[in-house]
Amino acid sequence: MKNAEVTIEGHTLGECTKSILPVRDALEVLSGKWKLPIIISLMFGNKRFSQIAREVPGITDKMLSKELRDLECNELVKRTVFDSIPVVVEYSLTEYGHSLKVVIEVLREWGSKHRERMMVEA
Amino acid sequence: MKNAEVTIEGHTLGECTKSILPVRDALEVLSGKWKLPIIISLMFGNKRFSQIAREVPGITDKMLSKELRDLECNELVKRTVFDSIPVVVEYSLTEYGHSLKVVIEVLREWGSKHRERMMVEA
DNA sequence: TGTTTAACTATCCTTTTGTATAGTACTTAC
DNA sequence: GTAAGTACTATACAAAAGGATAGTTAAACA
Repeated sequence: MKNAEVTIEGHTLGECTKSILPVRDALEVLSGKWKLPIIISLMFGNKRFSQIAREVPGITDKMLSKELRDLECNELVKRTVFDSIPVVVEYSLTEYGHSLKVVIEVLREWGSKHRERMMVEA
Repeated sequence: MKNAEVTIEGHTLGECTKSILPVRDALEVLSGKWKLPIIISLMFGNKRFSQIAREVPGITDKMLSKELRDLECNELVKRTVFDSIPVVVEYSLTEYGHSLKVVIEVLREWGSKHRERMMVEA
């Protein structure tokens, strides 16, 4: 299986195209304005719905609840309901979610430099 | 200026929120389905429009031309017109564009592992 | 003469993403 | 009793992203 050719719709793919595919897979899970910010906020510790809402600037309740559901589906986030009164729901990163740490660190560094660059130009 | 407080709309921000901001800056430039794939294809060498179109699976001409313009605006990509007959247009990564190499490598690695994980589950 | 290549632009349409606003059910604090 | 907090869902809508298809200009190839 080692030298099997990667194909899409019957076409053999070049080096370049092949190297794009895994990045596309990553982008699919992390796509959109909110997923990484939510994950970052959970890297600082387990949180409840409204805590996340406060810490991720600009997010609405609707987006937050939708994105949390997506992240749960992809097993990056775990949802735990405590049946205390009133009900408390806690969100936490799974181990798999924590594996995004490197990705986030690299993006943060690039983003910082990018922001600096923009400031200088303006 | 070292200990200046970071604020948004007059609010002082917590640790967590502050650490989200640079990532958001990065996401803004790289957002969408196509920008990173295009950049990757240019990391393999300078290319012309239709070459990129062939190497990035699934992209339409419209998306490609729009995204190239965006990337040019952000100084990640350079557009060079050779006034030969017929006109040839070449796209290349700027030095700044090459600074995304690390980001892409990390995403590619995470994406590969993610794909494997999905395969096993299914 | 018709087809292909190159580098696009234009139009129309659907889907996704995001915003605004309101409402629910229950509880504690003032 | 009224307000505020908790964890949402519901509705309606606007904007952005993406897709499908076709058209342009001009040369080269068969």
